[in-house]
Amino acid sequence: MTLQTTPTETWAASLRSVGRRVTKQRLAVLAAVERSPHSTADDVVSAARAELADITVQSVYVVLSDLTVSGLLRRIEPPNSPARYETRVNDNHHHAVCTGCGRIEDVDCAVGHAPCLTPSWSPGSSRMTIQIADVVYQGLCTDCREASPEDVPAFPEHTEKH
Amino acid sequence: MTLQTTPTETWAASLRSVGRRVTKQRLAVLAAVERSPHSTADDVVSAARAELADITVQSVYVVLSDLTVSGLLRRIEPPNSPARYETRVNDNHHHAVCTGCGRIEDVDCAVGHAPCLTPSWSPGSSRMTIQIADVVYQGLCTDCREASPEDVPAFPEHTEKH
DNA sequence: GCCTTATTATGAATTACTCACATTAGATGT
DNA sequence: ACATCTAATGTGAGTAATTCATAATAAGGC
Repeated sequence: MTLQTTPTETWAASLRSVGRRVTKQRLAVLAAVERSPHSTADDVVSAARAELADITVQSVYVVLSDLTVSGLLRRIEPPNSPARYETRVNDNHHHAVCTGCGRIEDVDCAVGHAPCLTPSWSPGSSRMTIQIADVVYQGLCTDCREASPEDVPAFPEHTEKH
Repeated sequence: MTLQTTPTETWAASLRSVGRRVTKQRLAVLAAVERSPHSTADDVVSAARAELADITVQSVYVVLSDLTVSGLLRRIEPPNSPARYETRVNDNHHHAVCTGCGRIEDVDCAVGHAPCLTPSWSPGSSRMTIQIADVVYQGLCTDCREASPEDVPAFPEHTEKH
């Protein structure tokens, strides 16, 4: 027995800090998501079952949802894909989805300040108090770009503004 | 009979311009989405049936999907909601979703230039050729803010950067 | 160890959407 | 106006992702 803090102990502490009990199901889910970020619920079921053979699909859904609400996981909903989860929660980073193969990459920030939280409203819109700005980029990753037969330039209307 | 261009005639012209036949189903769907932007497929079914009683759910799905591909409609996928559609397609505007009531407002542009297309990549990410950047804001609309018992400030980590 | 209740398992149900195939109806040419 | 071609829609079934109600189990405080 070592006195070092293991990853499992760290997750256990995180669970307690948000007022949740430490269960092997939650630890297995957290470990699975940490090992492969941007996992789907299905991915998590497979990965978690490697260390906890009889965890159920429904439990994984419940755990993922609960951990998202308590702030230990972040849920992202990419286009044309089931929801995905990641353990990187304390920075407001964004995501880029490859339209060719569906792979997802992390993006730190588009600009160095807070444009996302100070939107310019369209006419007729009432103003909201903005708390989160999620940016989803879509494009081609290097692999798919090489494999694609034609050149696919950025859409004109997107290069003018933004 | 007037010689003025009616909304229907305008939609008919748009359909022809993208190489699509003009059908009453497509016109009903376009009119429905134009009348209530950010409609779900279900909303469109209800609205379209007011003028075309026996249009099927499946046809609405097919029409929405086809018109999205041909560029007459834009599809948005807000969190915790089925896909929604709008006719405002030729500007790259974004959306704000109220976490209280789910209402959606249009947002013109966060900043005046193109930060969305020049992301700063996280370490370990490979670079993609970005073509689209969709921004989804989440917050509280004025109605929900008044109704909410406690003050809900913006998250600290989101005010620092972005 | 016991007790409380948070958590997980069980099984069914639902929502949002897609698919294969048959039928109908725009658009084009005569 | 009519025939023809095939895009477009209707029909009916099927699926993926997720949620729900309720019963069984197991953390954590005493």
